[in-house]
Amino acid sequence: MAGDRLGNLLERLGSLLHATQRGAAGAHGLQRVHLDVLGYLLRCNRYSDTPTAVGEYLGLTKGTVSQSLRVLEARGLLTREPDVHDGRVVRLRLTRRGRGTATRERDHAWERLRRGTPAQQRATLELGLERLLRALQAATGYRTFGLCRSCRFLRRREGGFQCGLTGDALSAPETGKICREHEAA
Amino acid sequence: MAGDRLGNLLERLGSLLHATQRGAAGAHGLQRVHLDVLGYLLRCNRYSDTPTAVGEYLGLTKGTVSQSLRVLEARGLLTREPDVHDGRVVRLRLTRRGRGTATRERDHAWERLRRGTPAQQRATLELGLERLLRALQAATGYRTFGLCRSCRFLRRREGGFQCGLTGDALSAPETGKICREHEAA
DNA sequence: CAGATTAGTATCGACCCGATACTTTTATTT
DNA sequence: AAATAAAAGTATCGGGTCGATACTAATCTG
Repeated sequence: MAGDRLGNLLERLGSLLHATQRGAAGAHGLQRVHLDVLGYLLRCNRYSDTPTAVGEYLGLTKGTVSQSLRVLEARGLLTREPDVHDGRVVRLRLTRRGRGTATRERDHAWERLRRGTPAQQRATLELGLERLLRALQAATGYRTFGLCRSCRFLRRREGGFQCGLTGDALSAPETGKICREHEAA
Repeated sequence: MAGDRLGNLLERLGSLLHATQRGAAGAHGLQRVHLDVLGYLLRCNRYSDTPTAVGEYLGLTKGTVSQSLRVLEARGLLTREPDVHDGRVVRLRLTRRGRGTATRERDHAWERLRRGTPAQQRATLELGLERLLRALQAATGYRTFGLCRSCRFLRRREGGFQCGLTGDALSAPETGKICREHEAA
């Protein structure tokens, strides 16, 4: 009885955020998904700034992503450059304008949420949501897209960090970004 | 620093659920929104089974709702009948088939979530989400769409309940449904 | 070196969604 | 009581999403 309360809450919250985001995007003459893409690029590390990663993160197909990227490029919000090492791969980079709108919208969204949750309750809520998210990701087989910092491949080195998968050196701020290759510790 | 963690979690969870629902709907040859509509009609009371209410609940415009309802009616999942007392309003009713698919999908969705959250943690998570939802609804001015049971208009009567707004008698199970006119106590 | 895999684009069709215009019914005002 | 406003829906159009399919090009595997 009423066992689907969690589901209803999430659905309801989803609809509400959905509508709000649609409004915010519309003010820029953009689509909701476009802001999602910009937000992702703002938070992802250098291994994860490709069309495929965007699609996996947002749950879209390659075709859909390709189309949306074309729009964003046409509006001067990001650039597409072929990767140096792998000719198949495209690297996405936010332009100054793109970074600006992404940052601004992120802050607005965050402000809306901050007003909705007292600080002491927020921590527990975040913990619960994180657990739920991990469990769902495990169940569906999707990538976790966690922060580099929490990855089992991360190694500490003198004066910094290192990715155990690629061998690259990593700066401290970079370990706070989203990585496509992330695997929970 | 990392103050937008809650926002990121919700966004991420949203994308994941979004993709999952899209898959579930696709299996029925339907759109994600269509299942949302069926789910709402399964849970709403008799004051809230109209196109306008659906739109407010899901954050869609009248036009979009009207179109989606046409699809659902054409597939025999619901019926549209003019209201007896007010010639402008249309009453939506799930058909047997509609009720069937709605119930089935609701159970599947719930099952997916249940596997993701241990029972003792679920209660706190639900509480936190509920608070967040109410705060956001208050901030955006949207209707709360709470359960009749928690409404300030509800009155207890000998052998049942009564809605203080319409004066109608209410059965016990009916007080567990969503009401468009709901106002928190 | 021949397949198999991977990253991405192109195109098509169904559909969403907002905007606008419209109809019909009910409320409100004068 | 008549005139006006407001509310509930529908119809239609256009831009855009999204999945499916087909395709190209680059890289990996054997």
